Amino acid sequence: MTDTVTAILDAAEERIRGAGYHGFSFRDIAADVGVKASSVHYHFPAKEKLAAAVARRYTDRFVEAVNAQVAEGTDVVEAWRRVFRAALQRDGRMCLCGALAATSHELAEEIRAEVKRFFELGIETLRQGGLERAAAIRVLAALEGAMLTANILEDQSVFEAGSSALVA
Amino acid sequence: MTDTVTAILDAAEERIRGAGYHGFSFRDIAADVGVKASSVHYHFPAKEKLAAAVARRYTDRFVEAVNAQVAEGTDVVEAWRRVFRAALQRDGRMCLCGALAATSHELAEEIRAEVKRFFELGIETLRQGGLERAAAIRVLAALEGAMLTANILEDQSVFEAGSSALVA
DNA sequence: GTCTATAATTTGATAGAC
DNA sequence: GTCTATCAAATTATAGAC
Repeated sequence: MTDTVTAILDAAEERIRGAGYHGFSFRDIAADVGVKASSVHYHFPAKEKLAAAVARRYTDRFVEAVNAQVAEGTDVVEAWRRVFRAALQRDGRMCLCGALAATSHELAEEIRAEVKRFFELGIETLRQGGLERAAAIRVLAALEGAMLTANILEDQSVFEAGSSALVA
Repeated sequence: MTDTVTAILDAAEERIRGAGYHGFSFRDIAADVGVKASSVHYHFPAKEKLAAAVARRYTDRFVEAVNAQVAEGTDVVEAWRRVFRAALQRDGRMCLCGALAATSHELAEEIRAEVKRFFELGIETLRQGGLERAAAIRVLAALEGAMLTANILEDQSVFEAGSSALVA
C-alpha cells in the first residue's frame, strides 16, 4: 500500500467520522492529502469503493486491537471498551462504523455490508469471550451510544458514564 | 402551521433519519411533498434552518411523548424505552437526533444546539425520575446505541436485546 | 501516478411573474 | 404561497498529456 493510498484512507476516515458518507468530497480528500481529485480517483474509482475500503480497514484494525488486548489477558468486554475509548480520545470523533450505521438506510450495499461486518464481528468476539448474544449486543450498543452521546455533548467523561455499567 | 410546512418537516425528518444532514437536497424534499424547490426555500430560507426546525419539532414531540407516559404512571426509563421503540418500529429508522449527533463534528452550530438539547432534556427528565446523572447517560446511550445497531443489522429484536438491561 | 482540462449533473439559493 | 427561470458553485467522474 503506497503512502498516497494510506493518506487517502486516513483523510477519508477522518472526514466520514466527522460528517458522514455524504459529508465530504473527492476534492476535500485531495486537499487533505495534497494531491488533485483525479489522483484520488486513480486509486479509488468511485466514492463507494473508497468508503468501503475505509470501513474494511477500520474494522480489521479495530478487531485486531481488541484481539491483542484479549491475548494479553484483558477481559473481552473491557477490551472493546478500551479500544472504543482510545478511538474517541485520540480522534475526538465518532466510531466510523457507528457514523455510517446511523445513516445506513441510503447507504450503498457494498458499504453497508462492510459496516454490518463490524457489528457482526463484534458480537462474534464477545460471544467467544463467553457472552450470550443479547449481552454481546448490549455491550456494542452501549459503547456506540456512549461514544455518540459523548460526541454531541462534547464531554469525553460522558463516554465513561455511558459505558460504566459494562464493567463487572 | 400550514399543511405544506408540516409536509416539508415530515419529509426532511425522514430523509435526515435515513441519510443524515448531507444526504438530502431541497429538490428531494420538494419531490416528496409535491412542490418545487423554491417553495421549500420560501418556508425555510436555508438548509440549516430547515434541519434545526426538524430537530426542534422532533425533540419537543419526543419529550412530550415521554412525559405523557410518565404522567400515566410509567417508570421514566421504561417511558424513554417505549418512545424509542415506537420511533424505530413505526419508521424503521434511526433517531433523528442520534443520526445528527453521529456526524456532529461538521454540523452547523444552530443544528448542533438543537441536537444537544435533545440529549440534555433526556438527562434532565431521567434525573427528575430519580436517576443519577451517570445512570441517565447510560440509559440514553444504550437506547441510541440499540437503535443504531438494530438499524444496521436490520433486526428490530436487536433493539430489545440492546436495551434490555435497562429494565428493572 | 499525478497532472490539466472538462464533461455532465446536482446543489443551495435568488429574482420576479402570477 | 407557488411557480418558472436561472445562477454560481460544487459534485462525481473521465480523457489524455506527461
